[in-house]
Amino acid sequence: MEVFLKSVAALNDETRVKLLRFLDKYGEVCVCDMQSSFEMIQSRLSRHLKILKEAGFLRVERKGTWAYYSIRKPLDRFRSEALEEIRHLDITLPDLNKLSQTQGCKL
Amino acid sequence: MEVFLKSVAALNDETRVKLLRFLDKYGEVCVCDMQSSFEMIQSRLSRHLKILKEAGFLRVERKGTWAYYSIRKPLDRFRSEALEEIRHLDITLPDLNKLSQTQGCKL
DNA sequence: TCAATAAATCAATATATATTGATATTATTA
DNA sequence: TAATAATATCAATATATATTGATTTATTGA
Repeated sequence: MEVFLKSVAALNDETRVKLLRFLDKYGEVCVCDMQSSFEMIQSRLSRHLKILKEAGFLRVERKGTWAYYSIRKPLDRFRSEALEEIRHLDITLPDLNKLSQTQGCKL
Repeated sequence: MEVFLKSVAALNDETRVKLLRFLDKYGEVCVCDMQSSFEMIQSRLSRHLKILKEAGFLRVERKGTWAYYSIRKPLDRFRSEALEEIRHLDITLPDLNKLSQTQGCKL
C-alpha cells in the first residue's frame, strides 16, 4: 500500500506531471536546464524531482556538480501505464533550454 | 490534465483505495453496509464515495432511500490498471456486514 | 402531512503538502 | 586551500485536503 500511495502521491501534482512528460520527451536533462526551461525556483524544482525519484519514476546520474535526471527504466506496469496516460494528455511543455551546454550554466 | 489529476487525487488516500478494493470484491454495496463494515462515520464515508464517483471510478444506483455503489464499468485503461494494481496490494479488508438485509439498516 | 431513516452537504478544525528564501553540501578549479 | 557553482535540505508560511459533528435533503410509510 505504502509504495502504491507514494507513486500516486507523486503523480498528484501538475508540476510533476509536466516534469515527467518533459523528461519522457527529452531524455536525460540536468537540473539547471530544467530550471531555465521551466523558469522554476531551484529549491522547488529540486523538491519535485526528489519526490518523483523516491516514488520510483526517475533516476539520477551525477556528472561533476551536475545532476542528470531521466525516466527510470524499466518502469513497472502501473508506472508505465501512468506515463503512457500522461503522454496522451494535452500538455504545453516548455522547450528544452540547454544552458548547461551553451553557457556552461550560471544560474 | 484536469481529469487525470482528478483520478490520481482520488487514488491518493488509503481509505479510498480500501473502498475501491472492497467494492471490487463485493460488487454492489449500499452506503449503510459500508458504514457498518468499515465502522466509519457517515459524512466521512459519503465524502470519500463522492470523490471516487466524481473521479470516474464508481457509479451509484438509488433504491428508495438507499444508495448502492459499485465499480463503474467499463473503466478506461488507466483506471482499470490502477484497480488491477490495487488488487495486488496486501490490504486487510473488513468483511461485508449486511445490515441492510438482516436488520433493515438502523444506523 | 408528519415522523423516521438514509444519504448528502456544510462549517469549523486538524492535518498534510507546496512554496519560498536561506542555508548547507558537494564538486570543481583557481 | 579558498572561491565558486550546482544541487540539496531546512524552516517558515501558504494552500489544499481530511475529519468531525451539525444540518439539510430525499424517500418511505403511518
